[in-house]
Amino acid sequence: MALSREKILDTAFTLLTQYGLADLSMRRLASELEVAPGALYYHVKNKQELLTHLASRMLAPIEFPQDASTAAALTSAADQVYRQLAGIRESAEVVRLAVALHPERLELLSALTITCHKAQVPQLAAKTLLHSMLSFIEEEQTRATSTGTEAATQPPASYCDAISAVARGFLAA
Amino acid sequence: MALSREKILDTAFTLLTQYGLADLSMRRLASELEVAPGALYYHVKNKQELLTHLASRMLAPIEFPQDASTAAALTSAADQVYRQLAGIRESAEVVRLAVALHPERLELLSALTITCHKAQVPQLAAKTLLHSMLSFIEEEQTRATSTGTEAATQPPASYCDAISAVARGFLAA
DNA sequence: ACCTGAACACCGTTCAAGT
DNA sequence: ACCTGAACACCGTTCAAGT
Repeated sequence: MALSREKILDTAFTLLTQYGLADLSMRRLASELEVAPGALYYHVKNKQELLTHLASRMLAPIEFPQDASTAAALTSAADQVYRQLAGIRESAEVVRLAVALHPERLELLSALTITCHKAQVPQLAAKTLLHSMLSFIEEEQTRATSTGTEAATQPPASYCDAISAVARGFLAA
Repeated sequence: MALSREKILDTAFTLLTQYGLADLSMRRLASELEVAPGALYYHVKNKQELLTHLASRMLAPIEFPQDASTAAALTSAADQVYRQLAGIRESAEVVRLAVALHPERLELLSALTITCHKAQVPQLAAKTLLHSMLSFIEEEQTRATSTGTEAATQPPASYCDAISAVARGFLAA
């Protein structure tokens, strides 16, 4: 079976979840795929782009409710982001990298920005909200690993409270 | 003049501001100081700790008003964080690393947490607020570099608006 | 106590050459 | 078109040995 971007991303994802971001190197990825390191660069521009693709993948299943009220849409998005990312190791870091590097390539962020725009809320609220979700998720993950427990698969009440607090702040502005 | 942790941090800071985080390697730092790479490890545990110290340094000048109202204290903190970090390349990343690694060693965060506690605001509000500031500052810096201009030394109105929106969200909870 | 030399086990990326 | 081999220019960290 020949190499492909999809196959590379599959393996990258496995490597991330099983060994963590520090072990997700181009060389390690290549050896896992049993190809020479240089082969990867025929399918991916560089490591940063690979991580951006990975972030898009992690957020891809999220469905953004286009018809709901602004508050409801944001709540739903926050809920889905949590469910999608909480179980994936270092997911927050990976998404943060993608936001910093290629925000326009993240569908979720585009949808969030449109919603903010429609609701007359400052557009940067979208990024601020996403960043708030990411820091909370990261926090919950480190808490979970330090206590030896698993991160809650459902968003904890404190997460929902925090995010809706941030959203409320913008909506009231 | 002998090597010392302070001297290492001075040079690390210069390297960061002049060449960026990617060029701030232990080896580069050592060569800049004209010592062998291994010498650094007599003064600093490892690179992560060095970066944590650097973050503490960047936030050290910030004075947290202990007697002011909660809203005023947060506004003042947000203002000072912006002024302190906006001019320093990749400062947000460095601080973020420190928050994730050793939050208890950051005086600012401790002060913020105490204020939140006193005001009956959820304690994680402190981190959420700091993260919001960081993402905004990072955003302003990338905007500045992409347009070829300098990042505003004073916090823009949109920054103050965004942070106070987040704070308001928590205070109203 | 403080530092060097040298090693260990890695990186990301490029590119001529092969199939 | 797709991949290998080999190189280039690096990393962080450790540790016996020297002063």
